[in-house]
Amino acid sequence: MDLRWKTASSPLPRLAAGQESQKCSQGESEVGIMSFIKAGNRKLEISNEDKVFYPDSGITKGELVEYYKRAGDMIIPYMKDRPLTMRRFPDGIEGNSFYQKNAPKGIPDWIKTEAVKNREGGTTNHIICNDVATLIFITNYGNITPHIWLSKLDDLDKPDKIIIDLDPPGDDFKAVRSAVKLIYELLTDELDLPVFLMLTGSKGVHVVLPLRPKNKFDEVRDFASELADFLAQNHPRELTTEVRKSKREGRLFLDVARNAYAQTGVAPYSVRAIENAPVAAPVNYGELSDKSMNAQKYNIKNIFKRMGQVKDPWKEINRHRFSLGRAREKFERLKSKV
DNA sequence: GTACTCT
DNA sequence: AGAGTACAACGCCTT
DNA sequence: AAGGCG
Ligand SMILES: [Mn+2]
Ligand SMILES: [Mn+2]
Repeated sequence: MDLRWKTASSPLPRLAAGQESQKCSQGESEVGIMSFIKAGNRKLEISNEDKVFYPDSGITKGELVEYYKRAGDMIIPYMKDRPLTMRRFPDGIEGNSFYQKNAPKGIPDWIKTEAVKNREGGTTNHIICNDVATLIFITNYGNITPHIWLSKLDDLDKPDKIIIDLDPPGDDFKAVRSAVKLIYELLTDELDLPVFLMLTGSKGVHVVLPLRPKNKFDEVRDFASELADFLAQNHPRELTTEVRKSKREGRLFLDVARNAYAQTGVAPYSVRAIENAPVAAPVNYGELSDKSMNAQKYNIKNIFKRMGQVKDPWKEINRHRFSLGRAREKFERLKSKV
């Protein structure tokens, strides 16, 4: 065996069954082993579809492409008009990886991009992933996990959601389950706010509050910080807002730092670079008490069965957007009650 | 993973 | 044609 | 200005 990388050992269905991989040429220059896949009205070139991206579970780059093709219609609405950051693993999850904000040089002109100001006055030319073809295109570049802004192109300074990121100290989901309960009960029972939950596909959960995009990031983050600090003060044994790892002392970290300009969150239904290819999965609160629940419960193999059984828990998220002002009022009222 | 340069 | 190299994020907080 | 952090 002298191959440059590992390929799937047993025969797997080719992409878009019936379309053979082939050595293809363009004029004089040969461009390697390519296959093709259809997305919308486009025919996309996929290199190395049999390259193994997940060594233990044997999942190939081609299988990621298939996943994003099949899940695309579910994912795209959550990515629409949001600047994209790619997390690329060109040689699979054990190889080098990097975040990439700027669109790569030489991409076709049907890929939507947008020059976006950064905080220091420079600009970043972000891909805007508004269709399945783009999602598959970036997968071919080795993107496993698309990350998206919390704001949209029409008002990049104003987020349309708050993300409270629950980062447990270890792999035990029990800490996450009880933290979600504490937070969920505060936000729903006490503050009467709509709350949406997502298993990250890694270790934790994102608690998401949908916002009308009327306030800038700093104001929104301040409110999120107050919520997190309030919770940590009331449950000092279980929760912390300490950024310093050494000060967390085994407690679950309530991270609100993602609520900032040009910061990102993992897109719903995006794939994680973890064996078995778990996906970020929106869930309903009641599901968290399932015995089998954990942050990696859903993956590229089993998520479609779930989709057939459970309506997308975030389907209505936009209809529930509320104003920061209302939330602040409710929170102040709660704090002033003893 | 791709673009580009050097042999 | 083939080999090798360069390149691919950033905001906020703390010290 | 640099480092930690996600
Ligand atoms: Mn997290
Ligand atoms: Mn490479």
